[in-house]
Amino acid sequence: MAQLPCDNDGACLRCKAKPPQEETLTCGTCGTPWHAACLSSPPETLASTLQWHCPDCSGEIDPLLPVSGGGSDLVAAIRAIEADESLTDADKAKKRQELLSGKSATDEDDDEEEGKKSAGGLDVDLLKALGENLNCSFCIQLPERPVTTPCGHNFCLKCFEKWIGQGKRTCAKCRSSIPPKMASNPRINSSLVSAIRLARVSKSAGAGTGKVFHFISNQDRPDKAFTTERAKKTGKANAASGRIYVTIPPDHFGPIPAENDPVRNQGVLVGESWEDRLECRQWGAHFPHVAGIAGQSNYGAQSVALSGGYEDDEDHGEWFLYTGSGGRDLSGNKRTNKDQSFDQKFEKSNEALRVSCKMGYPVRVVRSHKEKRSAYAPEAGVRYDGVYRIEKCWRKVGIQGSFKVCRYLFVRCDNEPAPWTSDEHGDRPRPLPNIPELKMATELFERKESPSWNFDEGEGCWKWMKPPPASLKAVNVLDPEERKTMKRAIKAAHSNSVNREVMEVIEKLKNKEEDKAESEEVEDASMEEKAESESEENCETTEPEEETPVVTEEAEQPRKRAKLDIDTVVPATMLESGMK
DNA sequence: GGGCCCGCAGGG
DNA sequence: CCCTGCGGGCCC
Repeated sequence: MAQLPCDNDGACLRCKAKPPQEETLTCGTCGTPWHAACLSSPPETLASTLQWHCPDCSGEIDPLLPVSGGGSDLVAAIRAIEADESLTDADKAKKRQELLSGKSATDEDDDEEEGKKSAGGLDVDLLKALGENLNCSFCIQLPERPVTTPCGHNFCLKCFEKWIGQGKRTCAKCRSSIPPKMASNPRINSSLVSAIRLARVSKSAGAGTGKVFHFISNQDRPDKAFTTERAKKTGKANAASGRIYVTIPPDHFGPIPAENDPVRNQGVLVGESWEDRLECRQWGAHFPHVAGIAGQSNYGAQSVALSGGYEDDEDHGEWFLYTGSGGRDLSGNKRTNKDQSFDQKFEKSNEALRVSCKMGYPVRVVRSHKEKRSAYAPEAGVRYDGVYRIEKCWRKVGIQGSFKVCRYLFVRCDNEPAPWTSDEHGDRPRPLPNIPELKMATELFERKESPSWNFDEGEGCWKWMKPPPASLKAVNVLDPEERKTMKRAIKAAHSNSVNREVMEVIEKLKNKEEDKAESEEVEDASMEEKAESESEENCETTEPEEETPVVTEEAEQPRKRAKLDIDTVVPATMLESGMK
């Protein structure tokens, strides 16, 4: 039988009676009153009633651990490294990387050693060194099935063919002419494929940082959110997302660093804002375009959106109280019900937040206070407000009535100044209200103690010291067979002419590849000095059905083109082009 | 200004 | 496959 607290009027939700004061217990955590007689295990001593925690709050959080990281052994091992005082920070980082790459590089005979070496960080710089020169000018990402023009510029095969399909015969980057032979029969630059892959795999082995994630079919999407013909009404109400510009995986925790921002190479900065949730999604700050919590119940939560739409929320800028999702009746077509009509539970995304609380993961926060614009969200649109940690989570009866909601205390923990701390918004410092959970958090702050964050005295800020778990779905991990193909191609590439940048990479990689040679035909790719002009063209979208034979094809399965009829797409950015 | 309906995307 | 979700424009 479920145990229930008292409602707002003090009546026990189980026996319906209003218990006398001596039979009422107040939870030391959430402050909710309970009827002692209706508890399955009431406290036995008077002393224990003083420090009593209700069934909702005292319930042990399951020892949930990230599923892909290898479980508690791995975490224990990492903790051991962190605790080892004989190691410098750099040593620790190195050891963590070794640990993680050793886990992910499973049984790979002679490749194992190399895998660990490349995890050391050298290769991470290689791709970076190549810079944007490698990127496809259309989709601004590393090319998929790259083709290289005689002038030395690289494009995705798909993007290139679309370009050609529009009758263009000049390089989209430098306007040099494209030979008819290449236009009619573009060939994959397989040595470039290899170089990109190897660089990616090296990056992905770098435990948590520098991972690059490519959204499937991303290059087919337009710059902005778009609607299809099937969407009866116009505007973004029924829009699908536009292209994702950043290369973090969807389950990436914490800030979005520059290396995952191939477009601007600056990362997503605190205070950046976007027109709406769809645009915010394109920059990776918060992926769901309706839901407020991005997270997985067995893994953690990556981000939350504050819109001011929940009565129970309190936004104080540096900290805020957040209400979980659910508990509202959204059945039928009425999707705007703001009244709680049943209890929220720690499941799904609410559970994801609880995992992040327990593990101490950083949570990105975006604000978009539409209804009640506040000092903390003064502008229209959606703003990225940096990284918070969840100091505490609990359940309590919501202010609306007798239904329980999940609540979370978020506390700002990065050291970048938030917009509201500037003079412009001059609303800090302000007296903090006297609520128990905040008191606890501020005390922890003052004592510089936190369950899962460390206070960095040197920099004077809180830092999240635990390494993030490996990504759930990194699509950029190669299987052993692919890897061998790649090695062969690299050998072969040795005798072919490729971009100068690519040559450099291969040169460096070559030093590590001492095993047997095995020649292989490589598609031709020519090189020339590179020109500097910029193209403003976008990646036009038409439906290509080509499946050109390719030497080494990416293992990604093209995701079902979910009900998305590209031919009927009408993004604003495309109206000028020759779309039918 | 609120109700309503539409849509996509993601979790499970 | 089903369900849910701190969007968003339009219609009344």
